[in-house]
Amino acid sequence: MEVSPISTCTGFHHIHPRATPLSFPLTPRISTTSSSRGRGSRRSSAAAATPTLVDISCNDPQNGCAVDAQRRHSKAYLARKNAILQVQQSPHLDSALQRLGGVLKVQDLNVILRNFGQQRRWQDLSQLLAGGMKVKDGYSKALELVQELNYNGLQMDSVMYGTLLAVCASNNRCEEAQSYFNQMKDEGHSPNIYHYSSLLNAYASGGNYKKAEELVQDMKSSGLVPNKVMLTTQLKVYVRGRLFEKSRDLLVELDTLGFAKDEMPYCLLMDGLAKTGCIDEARSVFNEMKEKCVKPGGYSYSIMISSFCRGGLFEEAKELAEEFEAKYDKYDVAISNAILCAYCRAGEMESVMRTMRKMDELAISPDYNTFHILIKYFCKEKLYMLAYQTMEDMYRKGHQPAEELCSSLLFHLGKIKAHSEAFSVYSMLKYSKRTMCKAFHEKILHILIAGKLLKDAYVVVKDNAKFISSAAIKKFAKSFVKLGNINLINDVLKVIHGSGYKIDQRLFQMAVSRYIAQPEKKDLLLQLLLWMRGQGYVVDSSTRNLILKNGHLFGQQLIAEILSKKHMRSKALKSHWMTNG
DNA sequence: TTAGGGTTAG
Repeated sequence: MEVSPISTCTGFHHIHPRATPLSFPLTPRISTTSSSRGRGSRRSSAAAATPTLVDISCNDPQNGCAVDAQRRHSKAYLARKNAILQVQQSPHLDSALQRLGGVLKVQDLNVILRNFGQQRRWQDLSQLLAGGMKVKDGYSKALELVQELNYNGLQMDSVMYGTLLAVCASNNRCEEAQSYFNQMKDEGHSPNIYHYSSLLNAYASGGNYKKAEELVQDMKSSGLVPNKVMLTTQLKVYVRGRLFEKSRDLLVELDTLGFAKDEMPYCLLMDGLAKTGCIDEARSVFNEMKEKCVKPGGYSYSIMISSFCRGGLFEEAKELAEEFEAKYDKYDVAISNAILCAYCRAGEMESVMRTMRKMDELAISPDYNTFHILIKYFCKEKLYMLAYQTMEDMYRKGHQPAEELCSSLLFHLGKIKAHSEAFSVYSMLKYSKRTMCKAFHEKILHILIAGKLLKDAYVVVKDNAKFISSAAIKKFAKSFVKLGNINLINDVLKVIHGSGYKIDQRLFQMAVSRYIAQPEKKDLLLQLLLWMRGQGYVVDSSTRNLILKNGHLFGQQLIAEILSKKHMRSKALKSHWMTNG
């Protein structure tokens, strides 16, 4: 595998002093064997890459201007601004509203609604609207909303309903949208074209074309004429409902009305067709669009490239990616991902690296998909360390890698003896919010034992003993007692005993041998002997002889007493225990 | 101040 293209990117983000440099693992450390770096050094490089709050605030030349601007506003205005911020940031929205509702005007609530909608804080939004009610129960929630707003002396206005309907639609909350729409009408607001298209958009997610058609009729009879957005949204309804004949007819209608001059309606249809497996039909819509001199852009290419990738047509995907690159110069993260995916699937390493550099130059931040595509690709090319570095970068940027990806990478890292990197992947999954399959713990345990990372192995066993087979526990115990940190041997024995595993005489004898080899740890041996006896373990004769033979190392009297069942509570033993235990 | 489109997935 030729890896030099990656090395040429080394230190790219040091050359470009941008605010958010793309830190792909474009490093010269590429190797298919284990890196010699310890985990500590990786952490410090991560820390160096993350700017601190101090860095940011000290470099903010606009701070002063903001303060001046604030001074020019009235007190009431500032109070409202402040109230908006407080409501947005409050973890208890209903109480914040109760406290601040008197200050807020209708337009302020709109600001808050939009903000939550943009951030997809659906839970917050429904809490804001329903005073903490469950997200379900759309209709009663609408009633709660009225109560909540009335309580705060506020009433929904037409624009607010517009925002709210749009939020419902983009969150697939069809029932809620309908309910708010009705409520709005009940309150005497007549719906305008914005309300109708939002509700129509809400119907699209369920492909509910019957209701959609009724709504369009309803709108027409109220005297409104469907415009480009309305008809395009209706096309979306048909596409989502897989009514492709109706979709085509509507596209013709849009075209006749002069509403199909941009690629959007074509994109809707192509995407729907491709996702239903009709890739040939999608391709012909794409070509038809080009023939009609509709200017294609990132969306249509991204749909087609991704569809080809999904359908296994990697060469065609690659060709389309190249065509896009040759003809267009507008990139964003979605088209970049589609292009990356095409090159990855076609195995075009040079092009993958070129695309990564281009993203870097254009300051396009990689997102979850970018990382996912790249890690999968690097794994496929057996560039496991590069895949690992990419995953680390992904994690640092706040994305949680999927379990299957972690599992596969962890397995390969183990194979190439990158033990600590494998453990790092395990930890990323463990500390993310994702679920972890139970077998994962045992997998990493074997890798850690192979890499003699016994302290980490101990932590894994301690936290997950119930998910680990007794054979693996036994293997761990043997390795640890033989090679692990002597100060932890007793703890390890206690943990594996606690997990239901019986400590056999061989293991016990191994522990005793470790203590004999290091007589300064005699207290640990004494504690072990006491603990074992407390748990009902019997010292067999060979171990007993071994201890007695080396009794001078530990204090003959103590040893004799511990090994003697009759003097369990002797004075000497007690005082020893008090001072050293 | 309110409306429509694209990306992972052996």
